[in-house]
Amino acid sequence: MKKREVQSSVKDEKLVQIRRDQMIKGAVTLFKQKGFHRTTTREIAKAAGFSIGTLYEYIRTKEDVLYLVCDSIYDHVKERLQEDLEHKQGTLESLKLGITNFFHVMDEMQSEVLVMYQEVKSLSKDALPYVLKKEIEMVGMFENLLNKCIENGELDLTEKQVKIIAHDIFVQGQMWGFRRWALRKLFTLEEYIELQTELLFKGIKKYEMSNK
Amino acid sequence: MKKREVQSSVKDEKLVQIRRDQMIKGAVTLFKQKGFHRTTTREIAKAAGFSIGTLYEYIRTKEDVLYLVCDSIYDHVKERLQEDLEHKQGTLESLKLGITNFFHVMDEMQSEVLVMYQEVKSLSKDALPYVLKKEIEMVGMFENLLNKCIENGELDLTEKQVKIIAHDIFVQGQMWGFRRWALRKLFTLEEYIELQTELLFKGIKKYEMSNK
Amino acid sequence: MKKREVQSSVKDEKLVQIRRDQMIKGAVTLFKQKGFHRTTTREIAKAAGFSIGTLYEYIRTKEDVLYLVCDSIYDHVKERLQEDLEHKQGTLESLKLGITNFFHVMDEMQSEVLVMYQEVKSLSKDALPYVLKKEIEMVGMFENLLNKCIENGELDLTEKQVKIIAHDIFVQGQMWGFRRWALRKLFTLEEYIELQTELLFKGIKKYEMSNK
Amino acid sequence: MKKREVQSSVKDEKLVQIRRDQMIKGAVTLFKQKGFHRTTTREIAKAAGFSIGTLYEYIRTKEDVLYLVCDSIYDHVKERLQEDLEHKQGTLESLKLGITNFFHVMDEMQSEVLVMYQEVKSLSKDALPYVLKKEIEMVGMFENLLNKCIENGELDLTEKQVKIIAHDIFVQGQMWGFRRWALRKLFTLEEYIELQTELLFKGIKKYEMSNK
DNA sequence: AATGAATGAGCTTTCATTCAT
DNA sequence: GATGAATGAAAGCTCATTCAT
Repeated sequence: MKKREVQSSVKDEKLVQIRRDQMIKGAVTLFKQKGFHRTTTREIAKAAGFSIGTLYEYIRTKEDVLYLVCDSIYDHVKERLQEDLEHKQGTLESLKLGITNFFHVMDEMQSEVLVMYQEVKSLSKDALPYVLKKEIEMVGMFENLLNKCIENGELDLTEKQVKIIAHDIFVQGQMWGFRRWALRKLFTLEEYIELQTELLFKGIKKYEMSNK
Repeated sequence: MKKREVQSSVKDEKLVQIRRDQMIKGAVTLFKQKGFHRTTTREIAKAAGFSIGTLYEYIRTKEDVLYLVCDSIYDHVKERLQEDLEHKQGTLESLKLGITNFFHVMDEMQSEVLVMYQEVKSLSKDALPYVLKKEIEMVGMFENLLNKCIENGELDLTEKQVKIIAHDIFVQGQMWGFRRWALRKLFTLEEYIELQTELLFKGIKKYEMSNK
Repeated sequence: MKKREVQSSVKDEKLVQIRRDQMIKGAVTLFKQKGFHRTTTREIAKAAGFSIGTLYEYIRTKEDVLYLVCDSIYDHVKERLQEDLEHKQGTLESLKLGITNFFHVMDEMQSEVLVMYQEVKSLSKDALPYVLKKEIEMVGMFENLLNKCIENGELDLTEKQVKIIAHDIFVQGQMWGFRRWALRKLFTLEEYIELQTELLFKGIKKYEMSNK
Repeated sequence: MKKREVQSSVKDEKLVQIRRDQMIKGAVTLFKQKGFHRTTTREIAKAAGFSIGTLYEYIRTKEDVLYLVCDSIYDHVKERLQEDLEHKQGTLESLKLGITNFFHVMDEMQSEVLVMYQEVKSLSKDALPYVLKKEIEMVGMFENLLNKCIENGELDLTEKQVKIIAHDIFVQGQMWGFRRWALRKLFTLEEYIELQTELLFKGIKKYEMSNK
């Protein structure tokens, strides 16, 4: 999918990248504290370390900042996940590793993800589908892991089962970030991962047996 | 937990209730369409059928409206759930019924729930804990169902397992409302319920067996 | 032609009229001094005697103020003209009276007219035709006076001649307002009127004679 | 009258001339479309074919561009007129030729002239008198033509009559450019010239006769 | 001489809230 | 108790101008 371009009046691509990184970093901090709507463009500029005029040299509307933030978060999450998932695919071990990694990423990027989920709907009709597509891609990564296990004979699941389990994993990961105010009181991250995977694997293996 | 009071300059309690109901009804419709921040108090007043001056006779700040809306949504959801859960508790059937009902409620109240989750963070430090408490109560309802089954000898789960399963059910329900843009393409509500409960029950029963 | 409506959030028509009159009065003064573009909405509000918020209760955009100003100027000019033109039409006297009155009005409303001519093109595609129509109506008033004289046998002009003479009169009137920086040094208003009408009447009568 | 200087930090006079010509050409196009105020300096620079930094090497303020544009338009008009008026002065023919030429120039340069008249007031107190002087010079050209005819015995007019007729001719010329939205529907340029000169000459000759 | 990134004052417009009627 | 006109702080965004390269 082609990157959705955000217009900039500055030509130097390198500089655009630098400034936008500053902008995103500042914006995420602010959005975490007060949300997108309560954050002003002036505050974003200040947090990024430049003037309001300069901010608008690199974006066209405030919403562009939100899009850039969402886009950057997805890219980071995806990158972090792909790092770990390249080796030994097709085993239940690799599946568990994938889940563990994902939950860790969600823990680390908790507030970024929180920001994204609470502000996504403020994106315009233009930017929204692009962001949703990215999410589907991420769910797709878990589908891949599951399908590899099926090909490898380690699991036996219907297509729909694969789909729903991938969604469940994804949502459980987000849940750790989203609902940490409740979950942190009950479990450590390690406990959470252990309990969720145990529950999942028992559910999965049971399928496997019952389909034999 | 004592209801968090929202100040009103009108004394007649009955009238306050009537006006607030009008207000909430109008506000929910608007929040669904454009979110809390993009909805103006004037619009809320108009949708409620009275003037902006009157609106402010029944609340003190715009945020009060949000609180009232969230509160009312929770009450509705809870009420709908309790309707169905009063009978034949302690059986796996009743648990499945509880889940099924919850998922249906989430389907029906999808946009209300969406509104709530995306706007909760706009609540003041004052109102937030009250709303979160309500959510814990709802998760607690699933814990209850599970514990009844354990007392009844139908399940054998640790306390932590109960907690996490209750959360999972709750989040899977929300997920149907939240991520319906993705899920609707893959499953009908009935399929979704069937797949999720099947997966859950296999996971649970396995526990049961392995603990024997 | 139906009045082009300018939206107001205030319902009380009487009040709208009062506030808009204040607004127009203030705006004309400012536009005279600095033109439309260099005048800020805050200045307009202040000159009108109310707050910026109140200003925007009675208009929707800054351009609305310009439209209101133009509209009001035309109405005043037209009203002033019609006052005098009701009696003894069809004589050369009445024509001369009409011209004299028009030139006097242009003298009195000099700066208003100047404002209008320099800012009209800032009107949106929406408002412009409405204003131009008003101008054509005013030229039409001189065509009427001329045609009445023709019907009365006092003049003998072709249709095209009537058109161009009406335009000439109109433009000569404006010219007194427009170019007063140059004309005032050369003539008094009375002299100007005398010279222009003398020149015109000789031109007209000559036609009359040559067509006989 | 000494040219009003516009400061430039570039020393090379030749280059200054080149760059300013590019600038004026671009600016006129833009001013025609959107007026002086709605045109940005960036757009002017771009239309001129160089950067915003370079633009400011050749002017000091945006207003300088307007001045340069007005100045250039006047020069063009004047030049075009003088071309034609050098020969056979002092006859009514030459007067008619002068008028005809002027009206043609006004037709050709219609939008430039329109720009000038609508934006002149945006000139600073400093530049304005200089531009107005130019206009007086142009009116003066018609005074000259008339006076030549008087010297030649072809006309017999008072000084004031000469002045007002020169103004009338000038304004009628502008009117063709200014009010072309109305006039074009009624007359071709040739018709317009014919009607106006016929009317004028009859008025003038009548004077002539009546003064005998 | 040419460039264009940076600046920030200043613009138009919105909207939660108040208060006289 | 109901109304809605008035308020003004504050928002998003623009653009003439500067200056280091």
